[in-house]
Amino acid sequence: MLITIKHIAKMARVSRSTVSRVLNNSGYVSEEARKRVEKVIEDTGYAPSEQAKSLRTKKTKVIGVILPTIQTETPSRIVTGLGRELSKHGYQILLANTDHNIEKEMENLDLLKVRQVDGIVLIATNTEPELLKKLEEMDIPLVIVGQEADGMMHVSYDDYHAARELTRFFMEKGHEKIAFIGVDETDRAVGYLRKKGFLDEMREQGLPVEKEWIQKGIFDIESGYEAMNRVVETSEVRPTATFAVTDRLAIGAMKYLKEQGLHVPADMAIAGIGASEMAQYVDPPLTTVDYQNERAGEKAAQQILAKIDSRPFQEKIILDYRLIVRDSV
Amino acid sequence: MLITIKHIAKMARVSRSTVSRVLNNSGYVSEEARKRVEKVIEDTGYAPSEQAKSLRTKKTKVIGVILPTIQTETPSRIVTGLGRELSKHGYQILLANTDHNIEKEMENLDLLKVRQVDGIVLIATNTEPELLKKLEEMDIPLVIVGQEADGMMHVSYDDYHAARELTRFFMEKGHEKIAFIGVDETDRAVGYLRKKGFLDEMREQGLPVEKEWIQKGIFDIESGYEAMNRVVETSEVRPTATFAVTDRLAIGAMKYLKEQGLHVPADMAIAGIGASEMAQYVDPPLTTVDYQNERAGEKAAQQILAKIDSRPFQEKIILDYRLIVRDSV
DNA sequence: AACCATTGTGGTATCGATTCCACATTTTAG
DNA sequence: CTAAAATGTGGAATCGATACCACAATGGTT
Repeated sequence: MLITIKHIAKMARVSRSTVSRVLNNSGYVSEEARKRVEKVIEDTGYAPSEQAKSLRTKKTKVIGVILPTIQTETPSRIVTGLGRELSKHGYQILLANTDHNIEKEMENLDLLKVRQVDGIVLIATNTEPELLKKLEEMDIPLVIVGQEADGMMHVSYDDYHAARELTRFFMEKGHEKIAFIGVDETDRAVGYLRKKGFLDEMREQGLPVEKEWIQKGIFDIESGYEAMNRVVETSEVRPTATFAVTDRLAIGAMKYLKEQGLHVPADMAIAGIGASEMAQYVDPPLTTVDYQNERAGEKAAQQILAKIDSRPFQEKIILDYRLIVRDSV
Repeated sequence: MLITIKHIAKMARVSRSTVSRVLNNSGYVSEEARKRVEKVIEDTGYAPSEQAKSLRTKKTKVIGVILPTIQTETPSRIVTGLGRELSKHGYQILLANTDHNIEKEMENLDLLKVRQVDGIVLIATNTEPELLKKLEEMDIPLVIVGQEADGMMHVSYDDYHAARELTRFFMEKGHEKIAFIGVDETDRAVGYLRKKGFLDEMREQGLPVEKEWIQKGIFDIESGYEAMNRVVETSEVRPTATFAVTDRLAIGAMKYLKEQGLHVPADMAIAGIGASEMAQYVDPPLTTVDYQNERAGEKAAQQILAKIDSRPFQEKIILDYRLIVRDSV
């Protein structure tokens, strides 16, 4: 049987009100009464029910986190950062996995709403109008991580400039024919902005980009393999370098090259984005861009807590990136 | 402003009781009243507060998940499996990250208890008596994943036989001098049982094991590197193969060998356990053992739901493993 | 026609906390 | 010495749902 505030009150020979005051350090309580209550709480190991508390106070101390998958490094790092910061302030995480499925994303929003979470962190892959509309309608503090979204609080990365810098790095290494393996542009950050950064930099430097050099995959290693296959098979002139928008795509591409007896970086230079752990241990080690995902999680937590507590917060945070040069370029 | 059952009742010109009956499909409700209530619910988009509901019913439909980290593949796969199965039944996951810290593990148990989660899944690394004692005292359905634990419901892997089989596989490939990189034996599954499997198999085949061939690391790549360094530096006779208890340790070991100009598998064969994604893409691809972590998560979910609903369940489930042979041995 | 089972509905207590208010007592100020 | 302020405490309402119970209306059976 669960111990409730009622039992504590009876055992300490005070009213529930007094116990509550002790618990919350509010109002007046005599030293004597406080001692007695504290003793009983100590003895019984009583802890007030969060259920009941939040029904009354309208605060659950729970933050809902919606993510596309927990199996890749970016989201799990973000969640680690989030969790660390949130737990410092007594908040817990309610996890909702969408499995890359936009329908589930919407459903999960509703589920979190009926749970009356104090805030929602959306680790986003897409910014479809339908979703944005729904987000705006929710009157729960919300922060988006990984995508920019006008009118909504977000913590994101400087995908555009990171892509430009990486492209420029290829050029500095003497490459002029550069292929690109991207993802669908519905993912604005990864699909659209990284591609735009690449194309803008190429154009600005006056380097042509053949149609066959631009390939698209999804977020897994296999599709990087296939994309590189298409680059090599369909190009009239084979590029000397390939920019992959994620490390996983890059690693898949490398696998294909290795199977074809092509050498990295001699026959084809390669770089990715994400600074995945794996990138250090493939052969050769992969040049990539680090995005400080854990910090993004921490920032997101800080922002949403500020919003919840009506403290000042920044509508928009764009984190810095860092190029990690290894042997693949 | 939140819409409550009271508003629905008023709008449908019935009592809260009747709305509740419609909501839960219980008791008698006239067709007419039901229609009206449903219409109002539809129009308003009302959804009953889980808070209030669970205060009354003592069921939260939330399962707490305690894990050492979310950044390695084993736990994230397990959580994926858990989440998939739980969401099918309307349950959600409250995440508690211990960051490999046993103190936090205990704290988290308390936090979950106060939240009155319906069950707890513990993705375990250790089975310290202090922890076990606490677990037994909790009167919340609980299942442990990844470790065997007498008297407690668990879903685990056949670490002992997996280790024996892997050891035997080295022998079949002609190896007789086999080194071992393990972890601390407080982790019974990974530290103790895998080591015991290795040693038993070696002994049974009459193969000697030098003291220097047995090294210990922690759960990261770096420590695999260092352990292999010690194997190579301190052994009088260098072994021809190394059994690492995790893929990450194996990958670290391979990195060291590569730096030393030693060839895998010619100079040193290597295998790990875990079937991490990375294992496929290192050079050479790593021989490993697959443990079906997602299935473990699903099983754990099924078991705990059975226990919550007082349906029959298995106290103990030991999942099968599968050797994945690649080029590193 | 009287009786009982079935159907339908609303009132009220309850879950476990917080919070407001009334009231009593003590302390301080003028 | 009295009025006002500060201190201390318990009672009762409330949060948003569920669930039990009483009661009314209907219908079917002797």
